[in-house]
Amino acid sequence: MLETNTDANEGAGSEGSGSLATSAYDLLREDLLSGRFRPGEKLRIETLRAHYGIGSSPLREALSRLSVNGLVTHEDQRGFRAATVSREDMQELLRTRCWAEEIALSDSILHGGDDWEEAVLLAFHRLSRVPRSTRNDTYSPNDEWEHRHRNFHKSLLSSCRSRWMLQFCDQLFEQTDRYRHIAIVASFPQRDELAEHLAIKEAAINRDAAEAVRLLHAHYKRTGEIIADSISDTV
Amino acid sequence: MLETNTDANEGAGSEGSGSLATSAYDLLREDLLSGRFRPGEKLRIETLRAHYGIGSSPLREALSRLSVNGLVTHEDQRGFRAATVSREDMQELLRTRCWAEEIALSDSILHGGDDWEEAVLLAFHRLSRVPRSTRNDTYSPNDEWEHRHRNFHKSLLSSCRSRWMLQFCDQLFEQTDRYRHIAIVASFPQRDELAEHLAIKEAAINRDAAEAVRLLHAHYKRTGEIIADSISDTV
DNA sequence: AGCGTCAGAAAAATCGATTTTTTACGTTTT
DNA sequence: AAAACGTAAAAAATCGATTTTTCTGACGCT
Repeated sequence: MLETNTDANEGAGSEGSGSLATSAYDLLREDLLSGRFRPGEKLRIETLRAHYGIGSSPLREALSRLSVNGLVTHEDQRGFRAATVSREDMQELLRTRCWAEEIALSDSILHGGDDWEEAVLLAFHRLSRVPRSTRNDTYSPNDEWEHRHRNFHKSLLSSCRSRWMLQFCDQLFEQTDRYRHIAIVASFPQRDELAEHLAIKEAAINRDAAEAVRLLHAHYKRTGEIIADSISDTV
Repeated sequence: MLETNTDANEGAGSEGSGSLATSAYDLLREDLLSGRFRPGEKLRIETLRAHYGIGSSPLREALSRLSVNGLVTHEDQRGFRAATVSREDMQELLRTRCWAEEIALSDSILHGGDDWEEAVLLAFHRLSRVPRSTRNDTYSPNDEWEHRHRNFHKSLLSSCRSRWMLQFCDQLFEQTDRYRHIAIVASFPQRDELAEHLAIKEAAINRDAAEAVRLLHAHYKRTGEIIADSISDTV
């Protein structure tokens, strides 16, 4: 069969993955994270099949993986849905993130070498070079910023000696990202996020774990509040 | 089609789940946890299909889920394998578990009510009523003990206010369980595990978080050492 | 001997049709 | 009118065949 990706898709990333199941996973993940599905929305196989031009088997595999991640829910014989959102859930997520990243960041600061310092520095620099929004008047998400933002946070934790913990933090980051994209569209952020990131970077590189954790918690709590506020309005 | 589960399977649990994919998931999980697949062993779809009498689609869905869990690895176009083991990995697992359960247990002790206390008490009682091994001379795993053991540990954490963290702890428990079953077959445990569990229970119910965490860490470290020792021998 | 190539076999991945289960809705019964 | 039932349509789940990719080992070349 010809590789006809029927219609308009593939925004930024090069999704030329090894298997259709993985492509489907990437595409769905992207669409879920950026809030293109309504929370709780039914994900009908037939609809998705038509939309992505991918057969039902790879689609179901992708959805199965996503349901373990928590971006999708699944009930036997009742199909898949986009994960729901709630203020409660957001609070729980925030709490968990503070716990998990406190550990990961402390351990990373304690065990990171010069290469780690340099990676953090670099990731911060790159983040500082792109604007949060592609416009000045309205908020219009900048994919490149999103990507570098994630990388910056990852770099901070990257020397933590537990792949399990890193994976967990990544999962929580992803969830928060989803909330951000769903909720924040309306409220154009007035924060000086760059300054916050800068302060965290400095503390990390100075090996001041306590301060770095304090700043990170504050950073997350601020994000959490903004999101929590806009949830009742938007959703 | 008739519900012909072709051949010998279904050890203890009633695997009459909603979908074949879920049944496959349960069966595979069980077999992976109890070490019936060699670490790193190739999981060929055709072989599994013949063995479980379940078609390839639900099997692949199950394997996809398991690969996110970490019980199975997957590489595009190269199929699935049982997760590998290594002493390093075990150390990392142990470290992560201590971190995660310290948080979860502290929070659970802080926020658990009377019902939680009672649940812990009950879970401990039930655990104490079944032997670790079904024999006295050789070590022969007792499914009922395994089940109650897991439940006891779950009950300790159950009042933690983060489903994410609870799920994470459960995942780590599962991984450790896998190691235990793979590695421990040879070394018949001489430990007084019941006493350790008793001490943990007491500290938890007395709301002494610091002591409970200390005991839990010691408990895990002891397990970890035993497993780490037998890994080079067995695997 | 070592290295690359290539055909055939084996395995993974995917598709499209079929089966099973749920849902929606209209009818009958109490 | 509310509950219970039955039926048709819709969706989920599964199967088995087909396609695509990888693996294996023999062969020829340097």
